[in-house]
Amino acid sequence: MNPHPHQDPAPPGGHTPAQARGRRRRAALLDTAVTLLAEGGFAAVTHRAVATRAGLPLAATTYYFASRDQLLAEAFAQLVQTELATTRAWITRHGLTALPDQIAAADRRRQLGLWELYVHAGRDPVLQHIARRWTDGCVRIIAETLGLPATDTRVRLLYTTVSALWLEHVVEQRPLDQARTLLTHALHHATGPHPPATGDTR
Amino acid sequence: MNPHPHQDPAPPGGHTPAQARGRRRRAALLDTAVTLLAEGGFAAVTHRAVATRAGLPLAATTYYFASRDQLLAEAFAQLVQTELATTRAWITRHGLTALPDQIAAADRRRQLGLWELYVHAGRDPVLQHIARRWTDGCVRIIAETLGLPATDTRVRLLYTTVSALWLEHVVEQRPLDQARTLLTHALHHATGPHPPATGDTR
DNA sequence: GGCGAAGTGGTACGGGTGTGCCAAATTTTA
DNA sequence: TAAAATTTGGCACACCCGTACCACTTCGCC
Repeated sequence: MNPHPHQDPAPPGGHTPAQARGRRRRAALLDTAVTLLAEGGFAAVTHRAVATRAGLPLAATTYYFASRDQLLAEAFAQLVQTELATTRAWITRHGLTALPDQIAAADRRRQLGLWELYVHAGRDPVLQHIARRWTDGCVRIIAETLGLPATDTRVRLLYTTVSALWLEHVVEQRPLDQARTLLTHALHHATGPHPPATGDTR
Repeated sequence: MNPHPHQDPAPPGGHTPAQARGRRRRAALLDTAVTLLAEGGFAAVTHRAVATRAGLPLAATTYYFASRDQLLAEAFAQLVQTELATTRAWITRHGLTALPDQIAAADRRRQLGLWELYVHAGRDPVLQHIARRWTDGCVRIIAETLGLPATDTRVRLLYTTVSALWLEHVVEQRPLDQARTLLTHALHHATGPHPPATGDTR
């Protein structure tokens, strides 16, 4: 049932609430953290801001999360998961060529927050692990769409193009026309008549 | 003489020192800012940290730079410029295929700082302008190396691969082997027998 | 020389931060 | 029901931040 085989087993630290209301509150805090991250970058994700926005007392954040870092890490994980799911859904509905439209339609600030945390993961082993999950997830989506193994060079190559164009658009806000063209070319290369990439069978 | 035609004409705000020592100090502050950025991300670039590290009084930072944002922006510009120059030098010496080696040899934290600011540029129009310069610079290097116009689809496509692999390596620290393979393939596509930029294969 | 501008550096203010503390309220268990 | 565990929320501490202020020194120039 669950399409996500490797979930966080149980993030340590902080209190894992045993009561229903507590679980709801914890989730609300996490959602709020993601929202704030999107709105103002991860500098905006402070205990106070999250608690206030969620309509909860300040101490709630320190109660459910061992530290700000942990809050951020879990928010990142959630963001990765939801974005992956959204993208997968869009692509299975509209195909890979429609990805620019998805990018255009998506909440830019949210993407920005995702990439912010992604880069930040380069300094934090915990976040790094989640960042890898993001990359792997994207690759897997492409692989499944193309019906190729995730290790196929063509898949990996296509992913780099998608990824770079995505980031570039989110950051630099250039017109999407060129991105569309490039993606089409890249797709053609990946699905085209070439059999050259032939896989690392591993 | 100057190989960089579009320099910052004169960053407004802050004092542009008229005396030699002042200019040296300003430059030292900027260098220190870049160093701190590399060491601890841009949250570590504070007035106090920069001043202390540079061996200057706190007020020096506010004297030479109108605000922290301006300091950060100029540090970003400098980082972009030096990294671009380094990369260009490396590639003209060793060729595009050696790029993974350059990436491996480069100061990872410095790259991390660059990408951090790059993503941050998505929220700040001033930085966004510099971010575009970074992308354009990379594309131009590739175009010159390949002897193609910077608008060529193959160039742009190759850039996306390079860029994504670069970021991925810096953030996720995966082994470089696969990146090397991918880059080789991408290069082959770009320089290969195809004339695909306009007319599609055969 | 002297004098105005440029540069210097010590200090202070107001504000926001993460987090620890602890008594009260609430829920679960016995 | 009573007792125990969990959850709550108000508060305060210590710290660091950006920046303004201002007496002081040094420099460029007439």
